[in-house]
Amino acid sequence: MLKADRKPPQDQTASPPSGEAWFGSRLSEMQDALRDKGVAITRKRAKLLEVLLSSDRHPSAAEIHQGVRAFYPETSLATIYNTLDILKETGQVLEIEFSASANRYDGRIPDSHPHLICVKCEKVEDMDDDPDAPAPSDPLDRVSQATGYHITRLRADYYGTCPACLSASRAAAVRPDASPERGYA
Amino acid sequence: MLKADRKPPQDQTASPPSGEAWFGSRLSEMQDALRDKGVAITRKRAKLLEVLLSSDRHPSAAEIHQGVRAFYPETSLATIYNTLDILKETGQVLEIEFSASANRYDGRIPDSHPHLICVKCEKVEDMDDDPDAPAPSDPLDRVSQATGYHITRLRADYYGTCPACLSASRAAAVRPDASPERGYA
DNA sequence: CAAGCGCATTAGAATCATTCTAATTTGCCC
DNA sequence: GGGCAAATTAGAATGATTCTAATGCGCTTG
Repeated sequence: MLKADRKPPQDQTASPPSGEAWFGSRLSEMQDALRDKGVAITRKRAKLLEVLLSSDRHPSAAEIHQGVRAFYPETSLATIYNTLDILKETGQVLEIEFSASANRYDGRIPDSHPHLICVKCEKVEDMDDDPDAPAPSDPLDRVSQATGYHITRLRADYYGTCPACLSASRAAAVRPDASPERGYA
Repeated sequence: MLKADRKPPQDQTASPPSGEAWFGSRLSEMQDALRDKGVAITRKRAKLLEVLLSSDRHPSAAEIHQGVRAFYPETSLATIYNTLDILKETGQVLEIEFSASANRYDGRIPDSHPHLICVKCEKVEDMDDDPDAPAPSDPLDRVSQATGYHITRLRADYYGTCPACLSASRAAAVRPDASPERGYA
């Protein structure tokens, strides 16, 4: 997977870059990942990747859908979700979950990284965490000062497999049958 | 709001404590908050608070519903959501959002704090972040070592109001009419 | 005690993102 | 040019959450 020397798109400019260096390399990475998975890169899927990378909005599935439809009006939402699933499986897109509105997707920087989320306009931005800044001890204050946001909440949750489920699945590997697993993956 | 000297319930023991010191004080805090809001503390609501605090599972609305129903079988889910909303508004409960399954609620420690989330069994635990541990530089590794989880993802997102919305609402305060706000709050 | 008021509660309908299903299309290999 | 598998589709299904309209309940006031 080779994280390479990614230079994130931390520009505040409007949108469609398409020409920048990172764009092309990120695009190939995603395409390679799809190929490695053995799935076809159809025109619609290619366009989806393009739309995903062209937006700095962390678009929702519906927004991606619209973007693809501008070129292929016959495209169904199911195709969008379907392709996003594959990208998730291959670690090529980061899904930012919300329960009260649509999930958002980050294809530019697919690894874990912090975001700034405006609770009013629903903007989602990437955050450069600069740990060497002046730094008031409260992280909410620190980030507020650094960003100009009025930060009221930090969500910092670690996702993984708990010790119990780890041993359960190790056991299941040997004796493949009943196992105490349910969801979330 | 006076965060006081809260001693979080970081015991691994099964569940219903009810007797511990923090339990009573947390309960009063919540009740006071409801009273201050001017809403009645009915028997069902009182039971809801109790159920919420008695569980170290970070229960979902449905789980709380079941717990309350054990005592008041006529209780409707709407009442649970309704009361949780009030608690959210008063900052007395932390809502942990998921899009693929039910939201979970933390009434024991309602301020922002990190969690460990098992993607298999959907367990949600509070995490003591010990920043002085041996500390491999990658936070995923660090937390994996410290907890025994196999951590694959960190979600670290800051919620607040962006500069644009801040000035928009300041303007709206003076001239109360059109304003570019939508959701997420 | 009766009337009236307002919040609390209810059952069920509505919403909305997401997933599923079954049928159809597409592209490719032989 | 037939056949096969994967891709795509429209629409139905799901499931958590929210809304709605009606009813209940507890209180105050006369």
